[in-house]
Amino acid sequence: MDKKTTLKLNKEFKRLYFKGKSAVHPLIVTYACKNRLGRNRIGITVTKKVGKAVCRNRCKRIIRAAFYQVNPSIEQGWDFVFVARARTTQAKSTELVPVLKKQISNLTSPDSQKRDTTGKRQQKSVKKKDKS
RNA sequence: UGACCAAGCAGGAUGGCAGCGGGCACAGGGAGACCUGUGCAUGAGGAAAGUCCGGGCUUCACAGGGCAGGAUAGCUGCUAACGGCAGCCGAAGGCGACUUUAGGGACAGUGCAACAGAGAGAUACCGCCGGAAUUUUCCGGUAAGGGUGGAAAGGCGAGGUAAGAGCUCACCGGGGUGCAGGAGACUGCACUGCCAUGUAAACCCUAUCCGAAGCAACACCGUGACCGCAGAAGGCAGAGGUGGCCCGCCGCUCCUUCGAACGACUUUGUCAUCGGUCUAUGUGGCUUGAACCGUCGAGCGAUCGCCGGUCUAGAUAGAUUGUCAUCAUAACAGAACCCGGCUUAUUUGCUUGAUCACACC
RNA sequence: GUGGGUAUGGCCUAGUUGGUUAGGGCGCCAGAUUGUGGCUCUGGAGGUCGUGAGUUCAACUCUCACUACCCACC
Repeated sequence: MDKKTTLKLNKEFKRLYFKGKSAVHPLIVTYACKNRLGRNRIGITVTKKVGKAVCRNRCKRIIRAAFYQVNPSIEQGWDFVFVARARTTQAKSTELVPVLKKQISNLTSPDSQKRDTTGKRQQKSVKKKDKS
């Protein structure tokens, strides 16, 4: 993996949690948001709820492997954060590929973006700004 | 054949496709830092875990003294060191192979032992015996019997006695002294003779050991911010350092005296240099080490020595995978400065050596 | 990486120089009171004191190991 294509800072993760759109599946939760770099960046979150260190590492590997299969066939210029869930440990990356494809295509299509910008999410983000 | 005891090993394998980490070589691009591609070999564990001990390494402190505080606890050895390991001693358990064991000191001192019980470290409640009185009772002797309790002036038998008592004796147990053996813990024998319980994982005493903090240490490059402008002598007012505290010691600031004086522009500030403090980011630290493998030798063993060979992860959101097939079915589980232990988690298979029981020869 | 703390009925807690009744409040159940309900009063049930060993005559308390949760510092 390229170092430039990963999200590392807590600030960047928070940006996605507050501003980005989300899609939920029993295996994985995806957040997505546009960036202006012209390439895709990903961040992976695995909490201690999932298991011990071995399980958490396995989750990261599976998600990364699935993303590399999906990456060439999708639109560039997006940030993604993937959150592993308890069942991700038992899954195989081939099971994860169709899930990711569906979620990403839903999130990156322009229709959903319009819907979201007019929704509650924007109000929330405004409130956060006021507080800060 | 079955049961049981001890020690040890293995810790998925093979192939196809796609892919990751750092290293080396080559090629291309670039002023350079570096980037891209190809090839080669290589890339997590027995516990990597818990962080319970010990050490290396680094920095701070290193004129000295005292007081606290912590750790360990049979003996001898091994080790860089240890609270670890080996062998032995004692104690406990097992028919046995063998296993377990925080195992110094309670005549240095202090404390505690609820309830029950007459009495808990000092005692006569009932009982027994003797005497006085002879209705009750009183005085003395007595720890054999009763009851209480975890624990009641060693246990048990015999002699002895008014009744009893280590009062005397045999056996067992404990203490002391002497002799013998052993490197020592200790063991054996002889004599003496029963000396007031338990608790030190209560305070404590004795012996030995311990400076503190940690790779986010620390060093370098260097960004930004702030502070400062020569020195000498004395005073010892203030705040520090000596990483627990105190004494003592050592600087710094401050005050007094002496004395000197501003690089540039300007005019009482700004900038630059130099020095100091803190700090973003990056690089090093980072893997050749009390290393691993093998032969031989010393030792009961832990372990040590000689010789030969090998180089065997070094990441920085953290690399060993995904998937397919076959076999096996397999758990616990992922290095982050590095070693030696301990503890805990863990499945299956195998090997070796012993013990007991049964059967057969 | 280093250091520290907590665990007690369903919930919040007290208790520890070791001593045998583990206490209290809220909640729960039953009864009384009321025409009924609440409030109030009376009574009751409910505890492997986080788990496992050890020291002791005796452990919620002392020691060791483990589990879960929480906190602090760099």
